[in-house]
Amino acid sequence: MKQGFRQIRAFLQAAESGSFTQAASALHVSQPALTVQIRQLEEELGVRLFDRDRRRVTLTPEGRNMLAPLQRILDEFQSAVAQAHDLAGLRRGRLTVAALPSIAAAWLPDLIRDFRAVHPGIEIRVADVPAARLQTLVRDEEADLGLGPWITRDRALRFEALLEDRMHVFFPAGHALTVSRQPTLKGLARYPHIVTSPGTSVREALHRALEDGGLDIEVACEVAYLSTAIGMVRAGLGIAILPLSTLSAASCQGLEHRPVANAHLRRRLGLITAKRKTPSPAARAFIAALQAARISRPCGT
Amino acid sequence: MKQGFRQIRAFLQAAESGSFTQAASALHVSQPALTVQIRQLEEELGVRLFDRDRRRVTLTPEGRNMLAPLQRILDEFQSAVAQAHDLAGLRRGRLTVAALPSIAAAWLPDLIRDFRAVHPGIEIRVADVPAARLQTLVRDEEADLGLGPWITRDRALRFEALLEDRMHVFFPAGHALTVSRQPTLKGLARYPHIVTSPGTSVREALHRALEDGGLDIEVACEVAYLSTAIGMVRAGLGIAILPLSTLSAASCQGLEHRPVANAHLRRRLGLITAKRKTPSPAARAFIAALQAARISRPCGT
DNA sequence: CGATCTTACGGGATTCGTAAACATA
DNA sequence: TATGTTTACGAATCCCGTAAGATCG
Repeated sequence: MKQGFRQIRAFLQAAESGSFTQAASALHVSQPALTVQIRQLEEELGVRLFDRDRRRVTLTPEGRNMLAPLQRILDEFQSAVAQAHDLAGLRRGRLTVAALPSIAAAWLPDLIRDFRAVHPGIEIRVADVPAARLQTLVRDEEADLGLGPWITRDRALRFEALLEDRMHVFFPAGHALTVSRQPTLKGLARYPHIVTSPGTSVREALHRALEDGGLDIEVACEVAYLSTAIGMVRAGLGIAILPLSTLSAASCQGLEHRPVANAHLRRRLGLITAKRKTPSPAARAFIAALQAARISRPCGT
Repeated sequence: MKQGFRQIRAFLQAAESGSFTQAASALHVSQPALTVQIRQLEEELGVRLFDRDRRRVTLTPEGRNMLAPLQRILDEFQSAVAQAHDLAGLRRGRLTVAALPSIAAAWLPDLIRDFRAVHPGIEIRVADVPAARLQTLVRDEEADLGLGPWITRDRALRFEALLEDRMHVFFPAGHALTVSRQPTLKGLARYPHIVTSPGTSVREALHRALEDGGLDIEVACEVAYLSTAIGMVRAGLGIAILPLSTLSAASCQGLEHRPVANAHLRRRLGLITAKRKTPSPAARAFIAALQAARISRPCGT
C-alpha cells in the first residue's frame, strides 16, 4: 500500500487530457514519470485503467468506474487541506476567552473589536466568570485562555502578568475625600460602603484587606454589578472600593476616585494558559494582540 | 503537495491509540518514522494536530476537526480500491457477448451457466445479432467480444477461429436422402427447401454455394427462425440446409441430417475481439472459458 | 517516418531505522 | 528514574529525468 495523491492526480489529468504526454506537461513532470505513476495506480487497483493506443490513450470501462471516486477523494483532500489552512490563517476558527467580569467589560471590548476587524472569520466567545472559575475553565479546555488574577498555584497552567489592577475608592464629586491624594483603608472605613457580592474577587480582596488591618466597615449596600455600585455611589449612598478598570466598564461621570494605599487592594492580573496544550492559531494571535495592547495601554487604562 | 495516505493513516492511528509508540507498532514502522509522518502532515495542513505530552499525545481541536474528513478520505480510497479489486477478481462486473443466434442458442447457454456458477457476480448480457452486426458491435465497444464468422476484414478487430460450423441437410426420418452418407448440393437441389430469411448468414452461405455451383432450388418456405425451419422439415414441407449447431438449438427429434459436401457450406466461426481495447477482466475470463470449452467439445457439438 | 508510450539506467531526493538526546511525571 | 518523543545520521529505497527502444498509423 504505497499510494499517494500524485498517482491519482496523474490518472485524472491523463483521463482528461487523453494523452500521457499532455498530462505530464500539465503536471510538470516528465512523460515517463507519468507513465510510471499510472502503472503504479493500475498495479495497486489491479485493473488496467487506460487502453494505450499510440495515438491517444482512452479510459477502459474499469478506468471510467474509478474516475468519479478518485476525483472525489482528491477534492475532499484538497478541501480538508483548505479547511486546515483556514484555521491556520485565522480565516476561520473559534476562540473562547475566559475573563473576570471587570476585565471583560473594560479591556476586552476594544481588544475584540480590533481583533475581529483583522480576523472577521474568528468566532469569539467570552466567558465572564468569577476569578475562582477562571483557572478551572482554562484547565478543562473550555476556554483557550484566561484573563484574571493568579489565585491557585496550578502546575498545569502558566501565568503571565499583564497589568496591575489597583483598586481605587470611588466617591461623588465634592465628597470630603476629594482632598486626600491617597487615602488609607483605615481612613475610608468610617464611610458607608457599597460592596460587591461575596464570592467576587473584588469583595474577597476587600475582605482580606480589612481583615489584615483589623478594620470593619459599614455596608450600605451590596450589589452584584460594578455598574450598579457606581450608580449607588453617584446617588450618594456611600463610597466604593473598586478596580480602577471600572472606569472603562461603567459611566463614572460626576465621580472622583483615588488609589487606596493597601497592598491587598492591588491585583496582578494576567494571562492564564494551559502549559501542555498548544494554543490554537486563533489563541496565539489573540495573545499576541493582548501583549501588544499591554504595551500601548499599560496598567489599567 | 507531497502527501500520501501513509501520513493520514499514521494520524488516524495515533489519534486512536493516543500514543505514537503504539501507533507505530500497529502500523509496523519505527516510532521516529511515525513522528516524522505526523510532522509532515502537520506541515502540509499548517496546523498542529497533537499536543505532545510525553505521557500521551492528545488531539488539538484542529486535529479533532481533521479527524472526520481524513477518516472519510481514507475510507473512500479503500472502498475504491476494493471496488477495483472486485472488478479484477471477477466478483463484480458486466460482460456483453455478441453472438450469432445459432451460437447464442447452441453454445452460449452451457457456457454462461458454467461461467456464472464460478463468477456469480458478473452480469452477462447476450446480444444475439445477425453476422453483419457482430463486428460493428465489437468495434463500437457495445460488446466485449463477438462470436461468429469473420466476414469483413476489419483491421481494428482480431479474429480467432474456434470451431467450424458445417452446414447439414436436415430431412424427416425415412426420407430418400437417408441412404446417402454425404449428399452433394447438386443432389439436394431437386427437393423443395425451407430457407431462412435473406440477410441471415445461413441464407447468404446457401446463396453463395448455389451461385457457385450454378444451381437453383425450389423454395418451399422462407422462415426467420431455425426452430421454425426445423418444424417445417419435420412436417415434411421440405428439407433444410442449416448449421449443425441447430441440433442444440431446436428439437430435432424424428429428423435425420447429413453433412453437405460443399466448401461454401462450412463457416469458420470464432472469437472477434477489438485489437486496441484491453479486454475487461470478465471478458478475459470468459474468453479463457471459451477456449477451454473448444478443447473439451470441439467443432460443433 | 512521426508521434507516442515503454523500458533502462544513473543521480538525487526522500524515508526509514538505529542510536542518542531530551523532557516530563 | 522510567517512559515516550524528538533529533541525528547512515543506509536503503523510491522517484524522477534523460536516453534508447518499440509500436502503430
